Order: sequence, then C-alpha cells, then structure tokens
Amino acid sequence: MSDFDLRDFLPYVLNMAAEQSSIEFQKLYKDRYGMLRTEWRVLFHLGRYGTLTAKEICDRANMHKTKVSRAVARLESRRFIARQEVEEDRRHERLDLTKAGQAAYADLSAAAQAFDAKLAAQFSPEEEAILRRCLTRLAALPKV
Amino acid sequence: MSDFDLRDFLPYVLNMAAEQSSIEFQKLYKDRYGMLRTEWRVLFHLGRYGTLTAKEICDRANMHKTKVSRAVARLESRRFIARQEVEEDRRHERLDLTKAGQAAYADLSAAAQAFDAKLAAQFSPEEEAILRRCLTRLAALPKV
DNA sequence: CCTTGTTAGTTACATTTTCAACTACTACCT
DNA sequence: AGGTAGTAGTTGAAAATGTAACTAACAAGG
Repeated sequence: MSDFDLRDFLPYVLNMAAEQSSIEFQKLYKDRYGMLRTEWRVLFHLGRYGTLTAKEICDRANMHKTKVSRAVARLESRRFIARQEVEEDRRHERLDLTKAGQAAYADLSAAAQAFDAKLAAQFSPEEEAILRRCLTRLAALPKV
Repeated sequence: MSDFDLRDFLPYVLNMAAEQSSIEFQKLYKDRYGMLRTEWRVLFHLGRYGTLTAKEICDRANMHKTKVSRAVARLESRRFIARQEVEEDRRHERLDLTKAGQAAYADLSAAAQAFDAKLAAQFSPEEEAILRRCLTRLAALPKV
C-alpha cells in the first residue's frame, strides 16, 4: 500500500481549491441573475472582449460548443445578449451584450474583482505572484 | 466597462487548472476501471486510510452523502469494495476494499503519484512548495 | 415504553452535463 | 457545376449531479 496522499495530488487539491473558492461567488450570479456558471462565463467574455461568435467563446473559454450553445440560448431568452447574423458567412452569429447584459456584467465583474482581492489577501505578494503564475501555466497547458 | 480579466480571477483560473490537470489522469481510472471521479476518490480514501464508514468519507473528502452513497453502490456492484454491518450501531456500515479494489488502488495511486511528479516538474522547488501551500489553504478554507 | 430529536444512508425527481447525431452552410478539388 | 469534406451551431437521449424527502436506527427525557 503506497503512502501517497490525496492531499499531495495536485489535480485533487486544485479541484478542492476551485470548488471552495467558487462557492461564494456562485451565489452572486445565481441569486442576483439566475445564471449558471457557463452563462456567467459567456457573459464575461462578451463583456470583456466585445462581440464574439460562439466558436470564439468556445476556444477562449475552453468550453464545449454544446455548453456555449445552451448558455447563449438561455442568456438570449433572458435578454442579456443579442444575436446578429454575419452576412459573409451565415454559419456564424455575432453575439453582443444588451443593455441589461452590460449592466449585469458591470455588476458581476466588479464583484468578482473584489472577491479576487479578498482571496488573494490571505497570501503575501510573493506567494500570490507565484500562485498565479503556476496556475496560469497549469491551466494553459494543452497536453502535459 | 471594467478591465478585470477572467485570467486574473482566481476561481476561474483554479477551475481551468483543475480541469486541465485532471484530464489525463481521468483517462486512467475511466478506461482501465470504468470509474467516475467520485468512485476513484472513495476508492482512494479506503485504500489510503483503511476501513471507513460512508460518513467518514463524506467528511474527509468534502463530498455530499448522496455522491458517496452512489459511488459506494457502484464500487460494490463491481466488487471493488465490500460492506460490513456494524453490530454496535446498525446505522453504520464499515467499508473495505476487496482484493480487486486493493489492486486497482495500488495501480491508480502509483499512477497518480507519477502523474503528480510530472505536473510538479514544470516548477522550481520553491514554486512548487508555495503552490502547494497556497492551494492547501484555498482548499481548506471553510468560509472566506 | 413513548415521544421527540438526531444521525447514517438511500431514493426520487429536477437540473446539468455529456455524447452522438443532425442541419445548414462554406470550401476545395476535379 | 457537382461531389466531398469541413465548420458553426443545434438538438435529443443518456449519464451525472444536486436537492429534498424519505427510511431505519439510535438516544435521551419524561
């Protein structure tokens, strides 16, 4: 029997940390706007980067196209985003935030920023810098 | 419009890192043993810590009791674990790995250890130490 | 013993996610 | 032009998860 502990297993600890740190923020977009995590992510991408197609959101957010498709459908039905056909290639649709979508994004991204600061406050500046650098590398890696 | 980027939002980056780093290991327990993540975690706890009740696994793994209940049911049906009634209090059931369960645990925990080393190898010893420390703190936090 | 409260674990149902087609459109090749 | 292949996005069924209600067992006070 090996003595390798789950608490030493990065995928496990990353998952626990991700879950724990998500709980509080999840309440915000859930309670205030009735959004799911997928929807909040789509909203955020459009708010931060402007007009995008669903495919572009898939690529940037590492989300499967069915997830994005359903998130977009729900966000549209709640008037947070609007679709617009692309003349040159009618397979694409440009997605944009509506006024309501922009307002929700402004509210939630400010809350996210504040929450991030609160999370980061428990570390020293050096720790925080290294943590963010390591996480970025782990998150980006296409294949280990 | 705020300039706060999702890539600076710890819950998001943690989630991406967790997902990315889980993919490769997931293949192992899925393809070799047909397990789900919940099942692998239950197996791991029993393999690492010996006999436990479902409740104890819930507490240690931060898993909801329905998840554990279902994971145990599936693992039992595949003969990876065995239940044993507790005489003193018949609400409890002691859970143990069978021979097959122990073999699966030995195989998978060795693979996990090797995979963890591979992940950690992309960081310097200092980075790795700080990363693990920060993650442990983030994962443990009961309420931010 | 009987009531009330608590705990371990399961089950049922609604919500989400995943997987595999499927439609509609564009691109390329001859 | 016509055939083949590829891409963007949607849909439906199956799998997994979350929530809440449930059963069975214990505990403690009267």
